[in-house]
Amino acid sequence: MPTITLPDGSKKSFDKPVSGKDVALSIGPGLAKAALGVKINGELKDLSTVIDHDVSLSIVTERDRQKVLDKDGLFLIRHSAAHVMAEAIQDVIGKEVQLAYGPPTDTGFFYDMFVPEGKKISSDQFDAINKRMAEIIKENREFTRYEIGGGDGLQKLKDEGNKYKVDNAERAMGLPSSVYKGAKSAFADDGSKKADANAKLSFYANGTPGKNWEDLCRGPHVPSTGRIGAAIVTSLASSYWHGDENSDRLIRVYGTAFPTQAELDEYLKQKEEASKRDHRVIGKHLRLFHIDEDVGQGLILWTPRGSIVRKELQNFISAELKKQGYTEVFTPHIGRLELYKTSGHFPYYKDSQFAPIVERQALEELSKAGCSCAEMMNRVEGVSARLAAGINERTKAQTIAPDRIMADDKLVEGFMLKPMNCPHHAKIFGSSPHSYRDMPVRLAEFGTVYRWEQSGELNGLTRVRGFTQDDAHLFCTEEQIPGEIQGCLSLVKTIFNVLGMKDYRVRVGLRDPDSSKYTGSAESWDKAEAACIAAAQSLGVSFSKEPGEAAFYGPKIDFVVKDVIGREWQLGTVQVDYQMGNRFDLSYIGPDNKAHRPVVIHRAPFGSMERFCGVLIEHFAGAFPTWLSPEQVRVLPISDKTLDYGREVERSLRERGIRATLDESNERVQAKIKVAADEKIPYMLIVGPRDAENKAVSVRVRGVEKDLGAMPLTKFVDDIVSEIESKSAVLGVKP
RNA sequence: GCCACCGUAGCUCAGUGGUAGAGCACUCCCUUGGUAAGGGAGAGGUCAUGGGUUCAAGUCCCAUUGGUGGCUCCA
Repeated sequence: MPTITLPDGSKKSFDKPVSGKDVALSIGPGLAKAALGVKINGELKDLSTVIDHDVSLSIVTERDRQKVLDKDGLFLIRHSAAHVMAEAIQDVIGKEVQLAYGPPTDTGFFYDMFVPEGKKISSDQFDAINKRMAEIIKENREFTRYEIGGGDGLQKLKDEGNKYKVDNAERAMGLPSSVYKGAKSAFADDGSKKADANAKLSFYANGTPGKNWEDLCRGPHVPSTGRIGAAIVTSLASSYWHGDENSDRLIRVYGTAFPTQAELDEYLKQKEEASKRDHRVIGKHLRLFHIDEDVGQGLILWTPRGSIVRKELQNFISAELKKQGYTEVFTPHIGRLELYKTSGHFPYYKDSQFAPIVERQALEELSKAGCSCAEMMNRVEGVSARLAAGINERTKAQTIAPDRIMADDKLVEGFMLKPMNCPHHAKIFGSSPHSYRDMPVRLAEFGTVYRWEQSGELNGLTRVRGFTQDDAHLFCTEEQIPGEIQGCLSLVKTIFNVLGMKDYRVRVGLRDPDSSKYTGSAESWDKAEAACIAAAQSLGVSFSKEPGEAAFYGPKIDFVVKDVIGREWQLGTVQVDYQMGNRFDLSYIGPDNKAHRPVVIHRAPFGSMERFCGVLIEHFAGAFPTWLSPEQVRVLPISDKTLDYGREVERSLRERGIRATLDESNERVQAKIKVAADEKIPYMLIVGPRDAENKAVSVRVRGVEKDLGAMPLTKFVDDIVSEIESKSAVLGVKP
């Protein structure tokens, strides 16, 4: 006889097994009506689940008491909507479409499916699919669960001929897949599952089994299709079965669902808002940057306007760094391959670097010597003499004639575009002796680095192949680590605050205790990790510890910032490095008059100027605060008759360092206002004969429908100068 | 890198095998107008690039290149 413990601690006893629905009813009819499912001992289940023993239970509804959408409720709705979408697609496209895998996601759900030759899913069919989904939801059919055990379930799926479902079932039963031979698995093999060829498989019908559409599914689902509320298909993408590119190509159909149409509409509106903020669109519209295919993918050309934003931001960060005792350095964009062999970047990370730059003469000599491409590759990379000699590692067969084997010292020398600034900075540190009294040495550089990102990953300013890091390396003693990490975090705090990015969090990447891939002593690690955690705590924002996320050379802190519409962006990191001192044989003289290894902290808290500017463009939707605006003031004469006064105003502003321009176009002031508003200029100064007479300006502030009235030009100038100096994030002129 | 879709004027986009289009921007003319687009005229194109099919290609096919959305990756 089950006794059920509810979330508030109260208990209810029943004299016979009860369903979740019964429990909800026993609490209240309203709750029973709102119930979508239950959570039994923390596990999400169907509302119809029968309970015959003592459990703790909570009823899952669409919303919590504060009317906020409930995470579990949404999960049930979206998981169920995936089934409805799958049925709709099979109705619209055809039963030949084979379903593979359809889970809910953070923003909706998707269903991966195999579309056979001759059939096609395209966005043209979205209307038809949405219509069919709406019908199924309206029919309010019950989600009916049934189970088949003893291997019959698996046989049923085999008979139906959908290998993806057979694979899912075999995995659910803990059996090795008889159909999937790939190396990688998208499904977690938790290892705890015992293989059981007779295990029960569960199926869900969108209605009556045997009569309506059904699918192998672990569940759980909402009680009936009507409880989904509103669901649509949103987009198409492709994916691979088990994420394995050697495996079948599947079509991933994305959709989303909400309890009500109003919430779905709101979601769509938000998405539209987000796409309006797209930095690539705004960047083009406001002429901030340009990417040119002749220059190359992922390489940013900063136009004059965008350069101002970037430069202002850089000046701001730079000024804060000086306050913290950083010293600025400049280093070249390339370095010898030897350097990167020392640092370990080459050839270990060669897949994400631009190919080496080899002298023309050296190439010619190799070419004349009849060196094959493969040999050149080996020599450039300085691989072992054995490999250079062309011995196939597996077969031990000689692939290059012995007389063409070159000794290691003849390997080709070359240069590389720097993928990181640290090797250069390490060399600067190493170029002069250091006493513990000089430590820490903080070398900062807005250093441009180049990485070979995969072409499919490139995206506007946020994922590029050449970018400028707000980089610095802090060479310090072990004792100095906590203080230096604190300093990095306080810098981040200052800058985020000024930009109005109050909502951010940090992730502390710790080592995985089981692994031996890390360098440095356990004792050092403990200290450094403690320092990272303490620093994160003192920051006063939410942080998470992520074991196993550390770099092999030390723990790290990542910054994730939320913009005004709630999207998260990963920016920069702070990483403790015990390895670099060894690689570059760096040292300082301690109080004991002996040489010690410095620890290095890599820090690029904003990641790159490119990405950070991209995030800021979206954060501000192009409407930058005055201090960052490419154009701070536009002067709009009413007509040509006040052009001269307009010029005078423009000059007065420029003399005080304000970025001002004059609209000399032969247009009515209405048109000039429209254009300036489109370009998100913070201030418009409308000047006509009345203003000219009084040496005044009529001020119009971005985002405000009416002007603030006329004020003396000198007052406006003083006000805006102080606004710019204080970097105030809020626009407005004091009355 | 892989898959799907896409590339037409500076920008946003129409154009389903038969003479290359619109709006905005640009140039010139008229207009001198006090708060979110006054009026007119003009100029602007190797329809991403290269092949192919066809009497005929912006349109169909192939390759290349770039973009978008995903997948995979991100020291």
